[in-house]
Amino acid sequence: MIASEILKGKIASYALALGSPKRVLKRNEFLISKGSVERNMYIVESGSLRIFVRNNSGEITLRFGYKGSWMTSFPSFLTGKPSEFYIQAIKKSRLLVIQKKDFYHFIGSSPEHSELWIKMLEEFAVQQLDREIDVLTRSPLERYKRLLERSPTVFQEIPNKYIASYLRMSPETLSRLKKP
Amino acid sequence: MIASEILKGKIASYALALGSPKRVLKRNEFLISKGSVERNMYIVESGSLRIFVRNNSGEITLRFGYKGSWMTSFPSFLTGKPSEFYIQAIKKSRLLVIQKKDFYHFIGSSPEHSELWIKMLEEFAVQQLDREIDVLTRSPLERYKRLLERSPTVFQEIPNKYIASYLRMSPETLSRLKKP
DNA sequence: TGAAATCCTTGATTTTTGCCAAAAAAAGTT
DNA sequence: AACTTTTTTTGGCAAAAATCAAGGATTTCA
Repeated sequence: MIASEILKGKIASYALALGSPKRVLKRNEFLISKGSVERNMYIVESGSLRIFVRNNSGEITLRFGYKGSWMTSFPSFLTGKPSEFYIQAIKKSRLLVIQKKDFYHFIGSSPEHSELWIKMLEEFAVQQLDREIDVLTRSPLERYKRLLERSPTVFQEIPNKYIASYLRMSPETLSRLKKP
Repeated sequence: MIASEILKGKIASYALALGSPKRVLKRNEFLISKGSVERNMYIVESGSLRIFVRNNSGEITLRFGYKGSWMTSFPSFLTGKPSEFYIQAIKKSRLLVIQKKDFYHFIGSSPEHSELWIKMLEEFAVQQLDREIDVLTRSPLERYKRLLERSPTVFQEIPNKYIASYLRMSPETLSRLKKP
């Protein structure tokens, strides 16, 4: 039903058949840092990670990954330019590595596959617009409730301080919202 | 160079050849409201518009359109579900209408066209991630400066109160930022 | 072009949320 | 399991931005 899930399954099988490598990250280790070019996609087999950027005022959390998630510095992967994003393991994590050339070979290997990629990009666009609304929502309480409704799993997988950053509020504010 | 620009040009020619209709909106008139299904894409020929959603605390501005912009309730167009978005003319506007079936016919009519659509979706994804960072940036001043740098045109085309909403701040705050 | 409506600016006030600090709780490490 | 480190919670305070209100400036439209 969901293109990104179907594509993920197919790509994972394909990568396994090719003997694609795994990557294991220790807690706090970086998968990619600002300035390097992302040449892979990853599928999380275990553990959890976060994507963030640094700016003047600190860190901004953009996305989390845990078992089953796609993971990459998407703009860098797509454009070949250096990444603005950092990806860091929150806990020890194990990832399946899919190299860019393999990825595009797979996508280009049939109209069906390229159609799946289109669908996945369309889904991403829609999700991303939803995320924009989430982030623009005024009240911290509403932002919290939206996330709780949409991805309750996050609260089991990810420490609060990162969720707070993802919800653009301080950890203290999030902590207080969770009480009543 | 930029796929969305190339595709826009090609689609516009195609639509004109088909005799696609135009749509003229008066100031404040709605192109689409929440609940209706978007069956078209539009290219703005003149005027200006905004895309927004309503929530408990008021309106959230997601995007502007002016001469040359693509315009549609993207999630509704893609999924066929009712729109959450409103699109309203800020001033009298004239749009080229591209019907969904024509759009997909065009996209499917050659691998080159479908490749352009892929590129356009990829560009959208990257832009959208940039927009996410813009919105998450802590200080109103920085958000203002980022927009000023990235799309100075907006300030010539769009009333401040809408820009303020787009930058998630009150019109008063934006007004004060513009002084020093 | 002139009246009406809308929008922008400015100052005063209030609310919200961030920041700091310290204690409690949880998780990670050996 | 004990110890260390990290994270969460709680309270008090400060800063930032929203709201309210009113006057001035633009735009719109007949």
